[in-house]
Amino acid sequence: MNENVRIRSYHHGDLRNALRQAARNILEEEGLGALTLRAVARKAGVSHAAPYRHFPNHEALLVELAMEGFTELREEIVAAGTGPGLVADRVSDIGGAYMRFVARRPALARLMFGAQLPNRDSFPQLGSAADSIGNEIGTALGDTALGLAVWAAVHGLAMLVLEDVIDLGQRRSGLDVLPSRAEILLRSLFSLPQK
Amino acid sequence: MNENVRIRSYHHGDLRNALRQAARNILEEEGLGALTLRAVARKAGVSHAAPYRHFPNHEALLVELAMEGFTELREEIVAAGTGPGLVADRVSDIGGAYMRFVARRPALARLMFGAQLPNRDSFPQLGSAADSIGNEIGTALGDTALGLAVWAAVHGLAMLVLEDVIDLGQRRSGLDVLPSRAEILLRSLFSLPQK
DNA sequence: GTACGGATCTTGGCAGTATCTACATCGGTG
DNA sequence: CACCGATGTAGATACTGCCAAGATCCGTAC
Repeated sequence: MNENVRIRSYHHGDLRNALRQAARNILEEEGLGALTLRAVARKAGVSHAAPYRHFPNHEALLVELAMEGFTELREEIVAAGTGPGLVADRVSDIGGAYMRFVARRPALARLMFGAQLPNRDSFPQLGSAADSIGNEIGTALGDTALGLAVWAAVHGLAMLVLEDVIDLGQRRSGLDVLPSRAEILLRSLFSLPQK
Repeated sequence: MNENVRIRSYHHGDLRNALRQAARNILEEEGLGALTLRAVARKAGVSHAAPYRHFPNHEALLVELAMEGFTELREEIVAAGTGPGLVADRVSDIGGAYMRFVARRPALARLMFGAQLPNRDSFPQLGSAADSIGNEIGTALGDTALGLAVWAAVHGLAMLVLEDVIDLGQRRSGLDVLPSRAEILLRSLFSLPQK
């Protein structure tokens, strides 16, 4: 009945959320490769099989985290795309928001856009969450085709830097300069004047 | 002294190449997740530890395959970008070549552009191979900044479809229609008339 | 020709992982 | 207040990457 759930008893009381939080921490601090079910269980202080009472398998936990990521990304795109400016400016605003998300949560972005997740057919909720990203970009720009073009360009630059395929400058990881480079890229692509 | 190496003896004779071929087959037929060292060894008909005589670890085998992929992709980009046409047409030619590569070797593309490979700092050869992709696109188009923009747009569309984030039509996997969609995208992005 | 040394391959083992089954414990309900 | 389903634990299986020790073979020096 109270918010402060007991801990250290046989039954955890709020293990599902504890597991999600532990998983988020591991993902951010140690990366996607360290995100094993057993590591999550250890971090939550439960036995190695306890997570199976709340997630049918490893994949389901990854889906849960990815879904949160898509929700968060969608909100930031909406916030960036509802300004009163010209459509042309929203292109770079949305692109910047996308890049800032990837730069702030690189491991989560890897999970969301990598090959670790199940097929969109076998997990329709994931497909819908991903679709909503495209829809928000399209409606913010008032043009579905333009939205896809912007999404592809922004996503491509983000992935090339995130996966270390290209090296933007000598900064720590290239992620630091990603948002500003994104703006340059988009203004170049869509023939807008550079600021 | 002859090309037909003996097989079925204690020493294989050409195990390194046999392992690479087995790895390529597994990657294409069963996907990146099935590409374990032990599976490669089984397919090559040797014991589970034999691959360690030719590759220091699992990662090194992945790097080898990825390097081949980058070489192949670079060649196709060069071939598509050396035509006598206008620069504007080369944009869609190169984009189409990139998309056809991804559509033809989806699992290899996942490996090349995914998170399974080591850092470009810890494996400089990989970084160089990736750089050469960007360089070829840039020189074919005669403009480094334009090359990066085209690369990002094409790569982004390819990855969104490859990783099942967006769904291009109702075809088998979306990969089928990728090349034609790429052309539409690029002509839209760069304000070229649609064919 | 032959003994040897190094390269190659096998066997066996360790640690870590996902997943399953059987069992222990607890909390809410009849 | 007893019981029953939900939750957590312990243990086992089948994988994986990787390492160590031994077996085999090939080319080379003598």
